[in-house]
Amino acid sequence: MSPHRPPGEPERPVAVPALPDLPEATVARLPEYLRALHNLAENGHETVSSEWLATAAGVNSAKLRKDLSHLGSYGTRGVGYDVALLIDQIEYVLGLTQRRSVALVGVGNLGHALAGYDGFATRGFRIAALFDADPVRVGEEINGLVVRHVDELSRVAIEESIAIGVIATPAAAAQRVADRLVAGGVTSILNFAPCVLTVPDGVDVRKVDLAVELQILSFHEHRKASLTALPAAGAATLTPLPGDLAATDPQEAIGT
Amino acid sequence: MSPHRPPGEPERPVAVPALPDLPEATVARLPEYLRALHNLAENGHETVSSEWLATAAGVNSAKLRKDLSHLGSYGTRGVGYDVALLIDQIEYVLGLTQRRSVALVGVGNLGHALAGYDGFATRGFRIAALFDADPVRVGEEINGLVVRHVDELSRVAIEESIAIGVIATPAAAAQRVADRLVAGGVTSILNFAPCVLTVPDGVDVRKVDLAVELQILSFHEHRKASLTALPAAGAATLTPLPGDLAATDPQEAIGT
DNA sequence: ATTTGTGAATAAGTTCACAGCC
DNA sequence: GGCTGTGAACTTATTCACAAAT
Repeated sequence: MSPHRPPGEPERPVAVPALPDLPEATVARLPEYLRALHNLAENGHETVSSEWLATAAGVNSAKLRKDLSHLGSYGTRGVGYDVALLIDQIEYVLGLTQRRSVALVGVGNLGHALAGYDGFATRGFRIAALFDADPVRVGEEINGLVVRHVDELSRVAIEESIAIGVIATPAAAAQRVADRLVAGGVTSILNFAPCVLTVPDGVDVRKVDLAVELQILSFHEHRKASLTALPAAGAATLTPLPGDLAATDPQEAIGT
Repeated sequence: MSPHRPPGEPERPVAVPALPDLPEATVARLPEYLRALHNLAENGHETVSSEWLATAAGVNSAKLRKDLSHLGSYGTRGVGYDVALLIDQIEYVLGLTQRRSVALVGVGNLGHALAGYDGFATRGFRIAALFDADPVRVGEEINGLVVRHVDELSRVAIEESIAIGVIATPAAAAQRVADRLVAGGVTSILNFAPCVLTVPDGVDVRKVDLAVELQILSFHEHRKASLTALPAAGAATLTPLPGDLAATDPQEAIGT
């Protein structure tokens, strides 16, 4: 949309808004497209069709085209998309042209793993500081970073201009940590603690809860089981749901 | 809507299906409600209003009521919901009345952390087996479980009737692992590897990609920054987007 | 001949607002 | 008076299907 100005309206000097405000669903898929594009680029592809890219990203091509159309028009009809150009474009929109600093709070089981996860570094982020409340952990060095006490969080967040805070503490501590991040000027939080955070307007929180993911899968397992149990049609004379907690297949059976 | 048969068609003896097929969006929120309910129960609450529970789960009350209405009618007008009853109901629907066995594949950085994560155990799951392809890791004991070689995966999955497979391997290995899980009868997969998996119909895959979460947050950071930079109205005479890669606020600035 | 970009149609999800029950 | 359950209104997201472009 910028370098290749659309030939239709060439004179208009009115600018495109700095960032088209994309549908959330689209934003959530762009990183996946980006990953697929990087794979293609590594394999030497210079262009790619919506069909191909869609398959690589696990969506259908109509959705992909609609998503990309929100960014502007970077494809060539009859040919496809220029891989390198599209990478630049998506990285720009996602704000990845700047490496953002991340503070990781809670260096327990999960936090330790996150601190060592190289996927962050390779995809545009820099873990800039580690924190923990446990004095035993403070001072420990992980991946070249020394764990600091969480009391320093707000101050350091400002000093290091932290863009994103990652909370990997127990649920009980998470809200206090969030408050300190906010006090330190952080406006984006990724929360691994199984609890709801309250934050001021303008602060974005995303939550990842590993047990929740399993529970969602569990639902589908349960459903698949109940479907294969009732062979097909009528499914009559069944009024399940607890109190009786009827189980409907061998794997499911508990007390039938 | 299940026990209270709709007054329109009262005679039909056709039974309600064992599991109401809930909207996906609802399914994804039930675990959150469940967590909030357990908190309430621990604090001695016996009933709860939709308003309260909604707040605790971080949604609005209309959404909560609509979600719960899909399960049936377990509230009492003028009073609220019976906490214990609702817990039972949600756990039943999610299939958590049965403890499901999980196989975790890939005992590296992240896998190690997952193997030690007690949130799985406390929320209805049992890690039943660990696998890795690296001979050095095979045999290692983690949390009372010995790491087995991934070649044994299919066989063990059948023997232990694994319900859910968790993939925490590098991307390059993930598809092969998925194939083995499927061969072992596993129909639900949680994928932490940054890649798209191809699986047969009837197999559910959920993906968690930590870098993707950060990238989504990055987009919102970028947007917030560009908004505060353009004070308000016209925003004219700005033609950003790359090649010039114009940055629009101090934090964003790279070369302006 | 292909393949994008997009209006129009459909589906899914959310919110409103209030009737109905306690 | 208070609170649930739910149609109806609205918003967001997905899919279809084809005109426009190369």
